[in-house]
Amino acid sequence: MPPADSSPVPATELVISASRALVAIAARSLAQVEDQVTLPQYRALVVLAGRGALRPVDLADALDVSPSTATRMCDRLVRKELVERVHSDTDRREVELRLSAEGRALVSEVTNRRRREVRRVLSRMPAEQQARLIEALQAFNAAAGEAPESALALGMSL
Amino acid sequence: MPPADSSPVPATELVISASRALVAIAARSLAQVEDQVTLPQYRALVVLAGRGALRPVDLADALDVSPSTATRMCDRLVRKELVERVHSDTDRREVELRLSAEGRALVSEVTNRRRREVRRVLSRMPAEQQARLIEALQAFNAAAGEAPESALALGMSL
DNA sequence: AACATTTATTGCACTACTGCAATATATTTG
DNA sequence: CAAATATATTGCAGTAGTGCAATAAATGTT
Repeated sequence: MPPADSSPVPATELVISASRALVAIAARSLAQVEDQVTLPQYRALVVLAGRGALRPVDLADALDVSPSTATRMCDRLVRKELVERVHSDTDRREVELRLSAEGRALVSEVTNRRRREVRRVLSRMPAEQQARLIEALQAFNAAAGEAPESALALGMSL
Repeated sequence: MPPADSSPVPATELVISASRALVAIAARSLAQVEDQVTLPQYRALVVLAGRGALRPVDLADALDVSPSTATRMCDRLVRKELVERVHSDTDRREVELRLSAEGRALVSEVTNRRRREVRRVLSRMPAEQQARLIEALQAFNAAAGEAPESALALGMSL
């Protein structure tokens, strides 16, 4: 059975191929810290880096796990000194989970490496193709951005 | 401190942004089966789909885990009827781990959904930009392809 | 003030992944 | 054939993630 689809197939394959390359870069960037944190733990760090300090219940919500799971994941991150627990003074029930300097550094490390690798690939492209890529990616990102945003699941991690 | 780098920064950011979108698509595609298999299990299925039937020791090698881990992961996959164990007749020590029809279907399901989502994004792009993207991605993939290939770690999964 | 709600945590139970060491079997090598 | 090697598996032990239920404490509501 042929694809039987409207849009040109080769483009899809090219994007899938690029996607593999980009996922590989993300995975490599992540690999450097995988002896320090697990993937779920890294996800938590990314959420805290992106949204700032959160209460356990909100972190749980962001990660789509139960509060008890979030609490215990953070136990481990606190033990590793990547996250700090700060008791709220306005509401003494609440706890603020915030990245420590080390936690922030860990996330930056991964992010920086990812950027570095992307730059490295870009630098191997002819300038003309780079220009084309920039313009095309603007359209691509716009098109992708309109897609349903429920990508939190694993996407946040990478 | 400014980036202080040679290549144009905006391009890097655009690629990172596209990368996030693509990883999100991959994650969403994976999400649909995450109640059937764990991420490590899915990795195993992908390896078997890509390389054909393997012995436990070779699967372990591909996944970078110990043979005992591979054996036991496959115990679970066999229990789920996604993988079959076939005893070799040439060497009675060996076992062939092969995808069952269901296992193959599961991997296809994820792959197809990924393609479908990529097509969907592409279909939202103006034809002109699509053409540009095709050309630019050929160069990008070539540039990325020359990068060091140690991407197996997590990359295989997505 | 009494009751309800929110929040975090802990107890409990379970599954999965992980590797090392031991074991059983089969094949290869000397 | 005997010793070495290869292969798969199982026993054991530990870590992590997971959620439900119970608990404790604080705040909000009536």
